Amino acid sequence: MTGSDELWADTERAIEDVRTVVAAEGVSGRAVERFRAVVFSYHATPGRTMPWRETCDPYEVLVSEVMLQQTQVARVMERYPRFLDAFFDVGALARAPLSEVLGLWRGLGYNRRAVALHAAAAAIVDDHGGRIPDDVDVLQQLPGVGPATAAGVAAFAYGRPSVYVETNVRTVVLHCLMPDATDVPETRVRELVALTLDERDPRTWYYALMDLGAELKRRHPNPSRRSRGHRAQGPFEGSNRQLRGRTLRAVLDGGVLTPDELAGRLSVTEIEAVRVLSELAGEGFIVEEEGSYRVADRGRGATRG
DNA sequence: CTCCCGCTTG
DNA sequence: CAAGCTGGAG
Repeated sequence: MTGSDELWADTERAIEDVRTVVAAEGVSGRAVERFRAVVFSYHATPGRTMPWRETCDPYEVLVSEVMLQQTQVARVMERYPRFLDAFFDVGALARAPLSEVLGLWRGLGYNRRAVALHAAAAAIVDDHGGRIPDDVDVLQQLPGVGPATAAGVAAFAYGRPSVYVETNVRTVVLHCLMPDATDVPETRVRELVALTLDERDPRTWYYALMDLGAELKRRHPNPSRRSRGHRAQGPFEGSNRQLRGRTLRAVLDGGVLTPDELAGRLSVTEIEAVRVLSELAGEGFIVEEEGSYRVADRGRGATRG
């Protein structure tokens, strides 16, 4: 597996130490100090290597952060290099037809992110002179960019001490600093992330935190279930999400598709086919023209104004 | 069944 | 606030 079990045993002991201090005196200065020592010490062990950790280029960081939203590292690893190969900078992405972007996104899931990222690239070119913003509040104005992605770009591309809370970071904080708490509000997690952050090198700090969190989750039940925002998701099989995914693929493969053709290919009623196609059209994936649907690339009467 | 380096909309 | 979004791996 990852690293040796003996080194991990040391880490577990050090974490126990932190929890003991926290139990006695809360998240005190000493608790923070020991917590940081655990994270730094864990980071000294061979960390995970990922292509987006080898670059500080803001565009490349942005792409990685969006791809990594609710999506495993392993799945992103395959598509990230191909995506950057096709769209080497923000201008290239902004200029590219949506069909190409969606094609390279295929299999990543949450296809809305591709539409949003494409729109974000256009906004960066149009409103920010082609430069990815370095301010968290400005970043969050971009489509598909929320608190985590904005903080990630600020920290990983620009070295800003932003408050970056994703699932692995949350895991470490909950596990080490709030061992017995339940129904933890997100504001409290953010407080502790801010309090413990190493402002000298946020990028390295968060990498270490995420690696530790990932390992922690491999060995313990997920502590994120104790946080307030956590919700179990419904089954995927037979869901609307599944139908949307299949529909988009069909349109990408077919070029142009009528509801009737879609109904045949996916074995759904034509009512269902119309419904899902309209839904995707409403979200900017595809456009309707004389009863047929195709990907919302530019030109041919699709876009105006 | 669970989760994944979350965001948007109602 | 809650709900929906993708798809696969464990």
